[in-house]
Amino acid sequence: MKKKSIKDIAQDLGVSKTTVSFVLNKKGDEKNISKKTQKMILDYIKKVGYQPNQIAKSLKNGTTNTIGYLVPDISNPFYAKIGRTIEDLLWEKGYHLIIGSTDEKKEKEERLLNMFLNRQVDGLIIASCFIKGEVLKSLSEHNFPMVFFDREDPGCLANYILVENKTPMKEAIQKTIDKGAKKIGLLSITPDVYSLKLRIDGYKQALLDNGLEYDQNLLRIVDHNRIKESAQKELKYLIEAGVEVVVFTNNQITATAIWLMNMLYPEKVKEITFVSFDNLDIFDYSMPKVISIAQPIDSIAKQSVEILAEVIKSKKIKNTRIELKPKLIVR
Amino acid sequence: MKKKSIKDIAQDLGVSKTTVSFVLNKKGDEKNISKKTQKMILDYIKKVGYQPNQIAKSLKNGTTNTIGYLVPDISNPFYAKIGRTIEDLLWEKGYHLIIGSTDEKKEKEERLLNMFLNRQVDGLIIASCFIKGEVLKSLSEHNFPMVFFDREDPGCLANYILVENKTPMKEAIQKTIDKGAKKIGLLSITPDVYSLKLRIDGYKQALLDNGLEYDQNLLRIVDHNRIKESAQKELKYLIEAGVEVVVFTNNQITATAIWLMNMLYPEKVKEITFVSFDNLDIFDYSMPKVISIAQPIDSIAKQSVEILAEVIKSKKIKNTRIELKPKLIVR
DNA sequence: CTGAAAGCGCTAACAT
DNA sequence: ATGTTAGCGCTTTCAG
Repeated sequence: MKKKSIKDIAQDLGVSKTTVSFVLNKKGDEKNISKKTQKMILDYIKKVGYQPNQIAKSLKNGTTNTIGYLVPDISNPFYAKIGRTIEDLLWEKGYHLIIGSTDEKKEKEERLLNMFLNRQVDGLIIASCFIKGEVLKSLSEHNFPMVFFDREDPGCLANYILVENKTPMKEAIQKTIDKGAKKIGLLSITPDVYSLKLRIDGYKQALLDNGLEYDQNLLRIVDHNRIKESAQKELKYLIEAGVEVVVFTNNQITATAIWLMNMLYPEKVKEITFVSFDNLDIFDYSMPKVISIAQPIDSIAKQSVEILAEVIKSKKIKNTRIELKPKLIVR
Repeated sequence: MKKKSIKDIAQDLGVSKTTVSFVLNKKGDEKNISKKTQKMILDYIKKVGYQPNQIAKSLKNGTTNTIGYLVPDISNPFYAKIGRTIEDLLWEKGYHLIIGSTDEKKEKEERLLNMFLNRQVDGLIIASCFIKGEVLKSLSEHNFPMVFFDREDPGCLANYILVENKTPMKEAIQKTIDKGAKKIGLLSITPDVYSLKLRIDGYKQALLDNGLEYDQNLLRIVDHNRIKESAQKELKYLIEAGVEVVVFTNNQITATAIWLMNMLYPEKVKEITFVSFDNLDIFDYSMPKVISIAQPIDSIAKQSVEILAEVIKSKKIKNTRIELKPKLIVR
């Protein structure tokens, strides 16, 4: 009882492979296959539980109905949620997902990218640090269907699904200044990513707009290879410097800092306010209070899928840049 | 500058496809290809950036180096973390992951399973509700390489990577009883999953061991299709019934309940203790206090990959049942 | 209305 | 030491 192929079916039924293939692909009527033959084939298919070999199909068609999803870390809730939503949306269009986590490492990213390409994925959805890397650049030049989200390189023309960074960050911080904050620190992971730079710009702008001095020492960078230890050190610096507000450039670092505050400075959690780019459910009740900038996860996923599908379908060059508005959540 | 195939390479270089194929597969020496030819081919390969077409390879070899990862929801941190770890471990062995989220829906699960099979995955790593479903059963009978984790059906022989359920749950609850708790409620999602049943058994056992009455009304079931609303209703019931402790059977429901407590009953968060199967970082500082049972994520991932690789390699029937010990975290 | 046959890119047994 | 060729399972043109 090994797996039947089209050939087996045809033989068993005494018809040709062609006929079976046509019926399977619902081209029976179009190709004038008699109702009787069609029914016979369909019944037999069902009976033996025939499943077409997609690999063979792919080889023939040159299309795999597979999309690569390349992100820094699929276990980061932001990427996991978006991945999940994309999975569902793509499923409706007949695609499914291969995933890859890069850990923000250039060589891992290139290796995964090559793996995806060897696997003949039909398209890519990417949140990458290295948009300028060789592989991506060459893909871009060859007009391979891709959409980037979360991060951009303004030097590269491509399809981007982004959210506004600078202004929302500025406005979120403004809320704390309105309440009297004067000493505001910032914690970010290594900002070799343009979006993070913009978020930091928003921070600087907020200070500037309010005539507050920008103190470079209050802008602390956390090593993303050892987040916990590094964040602990940098947070300590800020606390001891007496900041009233700490600003974070993404959810991962905020979550870590909340944990650290509660573990190490429980007596201070009521005095300090956090501002976080990215939102998490726990911010609704965790201490310190968090003013957060919630990215529109569903829209990001939806737009990414939409644009990608469009590009794949049209085979045309397209450089869309969509900038979505995040939502400010004041707590 | 379209993509080169082996054929193109062979033509360009004036050798045969075979020679190129052998060199590519590092069989050059074994097959007595002259060093000179080998070098020539390798140099050319590098120059034109040749990438083998894995689809063609797969069709030929009947193996795709792809593993399907089937879970209820890839955006659940538990499955996301395990997925991430599995991704890394499999990568080392030359495999990569296709993902599918079932939403605990039987038909979605079967559709995804069929998709995986059409795609000729070499194996499956599954956390499923429907181990007894048609497709899985037939796969099992045909000895398809699979390993199940997180959930089991004791009626089905298969490879299982599990954690102890009953005893740890009992012991966790015992801690609260030791501190004087008398009225203990439980909140669970629909427990059509055997592991959840065992966790509930642990709850009952804890009561029994301590001569506490088992009140069926304090065992509340949450509809997993609308967790938030349903949990709110059931939690309210327990609170109003005056429980001192609430037990949860998985992280998702605990996280929701913590959120609800903080939103709706902030004045009560200090009086109540939670017991949670599954751990989350936030439990370290969130209120109510949570005594949690932490599943050994890394071991689960590692064992799953190990067993799967073994089964794929050996082509032998194997029914391993590994039961890992979770870690009790008292807070 | 149905069938034969070519070919997608790759591997490997079998020539030479 | 290297080339010829069949074939993996499928689609699709062209011929009956």
